[in-house]
Amino acid sequence: MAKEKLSEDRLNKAQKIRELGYDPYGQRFDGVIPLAQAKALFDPDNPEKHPPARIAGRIIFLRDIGSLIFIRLRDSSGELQIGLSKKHLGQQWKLAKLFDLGDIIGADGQIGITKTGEITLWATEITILAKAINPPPEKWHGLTDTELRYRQRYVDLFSNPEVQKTFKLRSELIAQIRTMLTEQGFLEVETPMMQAIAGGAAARPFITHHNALDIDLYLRISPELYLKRLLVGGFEKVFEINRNFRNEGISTQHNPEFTMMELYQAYADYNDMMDLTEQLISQLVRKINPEMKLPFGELTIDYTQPWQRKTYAELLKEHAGVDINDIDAVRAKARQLDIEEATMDDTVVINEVFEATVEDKLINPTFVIDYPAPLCPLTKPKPDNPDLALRFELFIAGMELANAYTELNDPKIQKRNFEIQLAGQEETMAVMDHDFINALRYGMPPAGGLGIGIDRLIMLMTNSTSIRDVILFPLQKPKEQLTE
RNA sequence: GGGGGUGUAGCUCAGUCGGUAGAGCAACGGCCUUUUAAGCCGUAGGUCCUGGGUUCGAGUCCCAGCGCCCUCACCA
Repeated sequence: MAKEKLSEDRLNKAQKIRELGYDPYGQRFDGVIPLAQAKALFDPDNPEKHPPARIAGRIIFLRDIGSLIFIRLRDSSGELQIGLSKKHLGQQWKLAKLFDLGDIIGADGQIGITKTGEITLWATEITILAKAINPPPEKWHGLTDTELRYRQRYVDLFSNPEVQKTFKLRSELIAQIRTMLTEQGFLEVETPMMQAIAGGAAARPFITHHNALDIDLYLRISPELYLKRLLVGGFEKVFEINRNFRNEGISTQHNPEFTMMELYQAYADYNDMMDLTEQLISQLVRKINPEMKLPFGELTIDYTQPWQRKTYAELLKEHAGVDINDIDAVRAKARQLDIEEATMDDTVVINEVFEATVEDKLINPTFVIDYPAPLCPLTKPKPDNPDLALRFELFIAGMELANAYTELNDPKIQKRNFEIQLAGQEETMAVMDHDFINALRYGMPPAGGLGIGIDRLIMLMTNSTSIRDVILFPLQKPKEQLTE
């Protein structure tokens, strides 16, 4: 049936509801209890007891068998059936006959059971709270078209309960992270999302414009340089959970805006960050499955502690079969992998080979430690070997999940690293952040810093293989506006 | 940006060799006091993603474009 006709029928019903003296878009409906809670009021040992309840929810099933109507309601807690009978509803029977799938209604009644054994609220009074003009998706399959699911997430959420479940878990896990960090003495802070200089990472930023000041600003690619300013300021333990924006490709692991948790701890180093990371994520996993194993697509990830800690060079040897110090061998391997190595610096070639051969092999949680220093301009070099940086990345299911270092706090080296970076990468951080250097000149305590990609973490915790399934409204290219 | 897939009724999907566009759910009408993805009987519902082309004839074949998904590239 044509879409317009379906809506027209529902609009007509809304009008009939008005004629009966009801507002199809109702008012405050006080004292509602969640459907799961209402359902639990039924006592199987005492089926003759009929506790009263007031409930509300969206109609997901409706069967009209003459002078009896069965309706299944859904809310965020679950589902419950309502039984409506002509005999008991009296005047309101006419209203009941105007209900459609998708409408949001409220009901008062007693919890009982049907002859077939389903717990049911036998309604004595009903009300319409919102008339749905658009018909909902099919009740059995739900909404499966991925494009529609993302563009109209509101429909996806109410028609596919498992989607709600994923986002509830996301919220709970982030709350747990906040609690754990706060309990350990970390202070949650908020630093600028709009920055005059986009620093702290190498990524292309989004540019926006402030009219009154007539200046371009960047959406931040990282909060790092501001959080470190707070270490200078004397906060010893800070963290921020917020959005970063990167103007780059979109994939199952990349959304242009994504949520990052960054924390900094004075007087600590990257070893402390490793312990903290392992502890944080393990606690989340334990709550989901005490066996410490979680499925992820075709994989099963084993989070049993302790997690592997392997050096960058060790892994390169293991998976690429080359010695990091034998640059000829590395370059030969690169050519074998079709990497255009000729114009690249040694370290870049090494990293290309590393990314091509190692990363997707790291399925169970693995800390990769001691990165080549040139890849890490914000990291303190190893005291006994300045070619290596005190940095780790955590890989799970082949995904880069966390990145951490012993923070560089020598302003002179920091400035030099920025200069090298600026010379090599015009495209990224185009301006020296003199104020950050100035902050370091006042003295920043030695510190460990950690970043965890929250969306990717949620992917692992909820067995979602696309980042779009853990972001409520992932970026979609605009289409022509929907009209009535 | 490259490669692969996909787009048909509100939703989920069929559609053979190029020959009148189909089903289920939802809707509408009728019967029914216990339905559990679909009660029974009946009715109605289409920009086959868009624009060209080939053909007597295109949902189907060809070309171009668009959206989405996967993948590669890019990505501290």
